[in-house]
Amino acid sequence: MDEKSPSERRHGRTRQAILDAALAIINEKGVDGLSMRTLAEEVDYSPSALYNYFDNKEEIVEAIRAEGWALLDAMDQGPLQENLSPTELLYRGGLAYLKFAETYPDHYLLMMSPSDNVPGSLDEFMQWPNFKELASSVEAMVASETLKVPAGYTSLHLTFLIWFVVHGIAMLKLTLMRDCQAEFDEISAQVMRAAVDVFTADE
Amino acid sequence: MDEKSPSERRHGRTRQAILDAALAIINEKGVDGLSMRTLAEEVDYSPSALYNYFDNKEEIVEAIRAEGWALLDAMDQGPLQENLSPTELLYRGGLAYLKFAETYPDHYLLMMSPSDNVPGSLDEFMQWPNFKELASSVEAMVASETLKVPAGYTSLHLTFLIWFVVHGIAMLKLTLMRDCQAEFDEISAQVMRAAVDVFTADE
DNA sequence: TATAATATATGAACATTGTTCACAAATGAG
DNA sequence: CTCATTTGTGAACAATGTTCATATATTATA
Repeated sequence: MDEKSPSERRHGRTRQAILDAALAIINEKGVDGLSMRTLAEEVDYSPSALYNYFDNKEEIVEAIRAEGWALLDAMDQGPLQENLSPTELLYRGGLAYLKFAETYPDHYLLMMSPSDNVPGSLDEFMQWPNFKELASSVEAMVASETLKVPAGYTSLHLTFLIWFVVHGIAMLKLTLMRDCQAEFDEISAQVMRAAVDVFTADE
Repeated sequence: MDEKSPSERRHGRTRQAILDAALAIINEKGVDGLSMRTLAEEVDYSPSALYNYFDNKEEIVEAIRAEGWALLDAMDQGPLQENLSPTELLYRGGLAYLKFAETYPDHYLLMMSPSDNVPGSLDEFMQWPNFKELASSVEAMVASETLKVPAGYTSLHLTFLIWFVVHGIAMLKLTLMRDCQAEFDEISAQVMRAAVDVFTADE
């Protein structure tokens, strides 16, 4: 099926090497600090050689963006303790999401930037693995009545609400609150707890 | 006090003309599409002349960012009908915030981008007029018991929660959901309603 | 193995970028 | 009128993304 010739494997490897170097530069000097010339030097190529692996600079950035979504999809939830209240489970899920944004800030900012690879419809977006996972998780909690959804609304609304809150926190942490992340972590964790409390059925 | 000489007034006017032209370009071609040369041509100056009004390009962008915060501060809430339920009031406040992001998308994205003019501490941020206004508004609602805050938390937590939700929606609308804003507006409005319902005291 | 084809890499070149600087013209004050 | 300051210009510099002719490997074919 997916047999690859040696040359294809080499091609793939240098391609990945270019991406890794690009991410390192972005990580150090921001997306705008990424230059084809310094990137080429980093991977011991001439600038023009890079164009054998990517059509242009934007495609390199786009590849890193895609890498970010893959990383989020493969995110390790850590040791999932069974004996946790649904409240605690939801809370930790949110923290894990925030941890991702903290661990891969450049990836996250790229993922959440205006680009050409954006879903063309809401339905299309709701097919993305990352969202489906969250949605089914919330749905299960609602079905088992560990999570209560306000009358007149669906578990989908709750899914979006959770995402809105956590995404809002993540973005602020990486942008406006960039210079006071520690303080902000504290208050946002408390806010998340409060929100989770309100939407859990046990009281 | 703030008497200005004619030359100072002229200086200020061309400065503003430059900013207006810069915003128009940004509005059309994005922040990265802003070039000192095309900007200069737009305002009928030579590129080097711009440096009599701004130290560099970044300062122009920074000025537009500041303009955005001022615009948000001066945002017209529209005809504030008295005979509205607190639920409805809160909901419409959120809608107004989203409307701002929709009306000034470039301003909003700039305001919420990593920059050097970011608050150095959470306390400093909480002094910003925009936040204080929201905070005192929420506080008043809590005091009059039209808004209920979960046990163990403060009205400050509720303020942040509201902001997180609305900011999360606004950012998604301008980035990931850029190509399906209409659909996204619908679901996010419903989610806002649901959230407001949960936190209002009347049931 | 010899030959043709393709993949890989380079350096020179181009247009465009932000910015600086020497210099000229206009404006303002004494 | 004179001198200093403000305002504006054009040439120049270094750095950017990208292209292209060209050269060298690598691979496939006969």
